[in-house]
Amino acid sequence: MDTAEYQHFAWLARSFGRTDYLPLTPADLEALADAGSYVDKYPGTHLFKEGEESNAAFVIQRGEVELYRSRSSGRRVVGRVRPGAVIGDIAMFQGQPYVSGARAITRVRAFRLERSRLLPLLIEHPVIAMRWLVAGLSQLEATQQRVIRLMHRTVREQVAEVLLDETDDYGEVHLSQSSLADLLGASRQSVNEALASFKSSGAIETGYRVIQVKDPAILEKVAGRAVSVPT
Amino acid sequence: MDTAEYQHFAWLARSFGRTDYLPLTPADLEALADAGSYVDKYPGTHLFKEGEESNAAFVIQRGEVELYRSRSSGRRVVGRVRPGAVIGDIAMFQGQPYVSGARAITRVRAFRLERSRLLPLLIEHPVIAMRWLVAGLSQLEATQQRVIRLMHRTVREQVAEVLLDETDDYGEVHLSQSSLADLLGASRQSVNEALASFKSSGAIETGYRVIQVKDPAILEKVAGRAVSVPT
DNA sequence: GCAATAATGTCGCTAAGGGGACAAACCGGG
DNA sequence: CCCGGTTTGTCCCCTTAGCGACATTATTGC
Repeated sequence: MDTAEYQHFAWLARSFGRTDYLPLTPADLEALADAGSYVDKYPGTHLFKEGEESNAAFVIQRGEVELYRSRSSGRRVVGRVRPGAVIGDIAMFQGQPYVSGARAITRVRAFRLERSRLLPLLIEHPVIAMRWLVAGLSQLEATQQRVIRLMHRTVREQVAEVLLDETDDYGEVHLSQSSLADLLGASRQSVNEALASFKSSGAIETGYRVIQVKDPAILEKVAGRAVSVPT
Repeated sequence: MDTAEYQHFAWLARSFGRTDYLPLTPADLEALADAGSYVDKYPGTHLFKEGEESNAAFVIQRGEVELYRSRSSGRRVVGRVRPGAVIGDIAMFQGQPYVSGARAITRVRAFRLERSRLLPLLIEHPVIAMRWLVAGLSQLEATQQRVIRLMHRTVREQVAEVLLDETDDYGEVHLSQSSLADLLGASRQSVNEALASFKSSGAIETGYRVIQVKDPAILEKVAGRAVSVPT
């Protein structure tokens, strides 16, 4: 049960942290300026901790933030977000505790939207509120699709899928194989086996805590994603 | 891939159709009265069809509605809703086509909220809009938790879980074993095996398209749900 | 540098479960 | 009341993947 629950939070955190989740425009932020203020965080300090009462959402302006979740076996990173990301908002709207913690990696500047001041302001700006909520809705729905896409597939397929999703701008995935396994709910050994097969087919290179994606096309094929085949 | 996609829709439809999803109070409806009107449907007629542009949400007032989804192998029922349920709203908010169709089983009276007239009205009633959207958010989140609770568990556990969730007021689950299997993404054979084991332990009785839950406690134990044990 | 720790790479065993095949029971329409 | 389609109940085979065990490398703290 703990594993499944952890995975849930992991997925939520990962998806909520995606930079493509941008419910707010600069104009919106200006309108909401009264609801919060900028905060600066030094590396290692928390924007919020998991389980804490969710009384604020954050829009990352600069720096990198790590989303983590504690477990019996210590802290586990479940995602990293960059400037532009909005975090903590869905928990805030639901009035639920934060599902994951957020910790600054580099120096971080973020705009902190206070729940108590934000909600009244959103009442005055219903359009923003609705766009925000609908964005959250779509985000959750997309996450759900992702989860269901991973269900009932071989570990090999799942690994290919996740590798494609987690690749950064430099074609690298910065996750240990056991983190990868945790994320999928698979065993480390099976993940390793899948990676070995990808490595031998030249799709990736493996290193210590790093995987370099050399040929995404191969992974896409394995993951069963629509490949545009020239006919 | 078709299977996974179908499963996704099935889960969405099931959760959205739940009667405990009641974002609107009678007072809200009164306020939104201008956005729609009552419609009466004869058995067999559609409130909306799947894939159709979602330009209205419905609040069921009387009668019973069946949510279904077509597939290569014909139509498949994914849920039934009773008076009080709100259907079609989340697709409407997202501006996506309906994920499932809704067909009247008995004579149905429903309040049809027109998207084009509803949205402006919601802008005037931001409190209602926000409650509605947050309800949708929570609903989706609950569905997601449910799906993730089912991941990486034995078919036996999954079946127990689903049986508990789908039991109606009379302690019966009106689903064929293959529907159950589809819902879980398991094979019909494995589901049947699980049911057989429950039957032999006296937890359930099986019939034609019907399963009677005799002893929920046994199922809860198998599903790994917290059982209140007297100490 | 040099442990101590963490991460990767492999092997073999075993259980869970998908899928084919087929019999038996059930139901609804003519 | 009977027939065709659907649903349930069982077998068996074979692949997938979890798990334990262990060797090998990489990293980090001292």
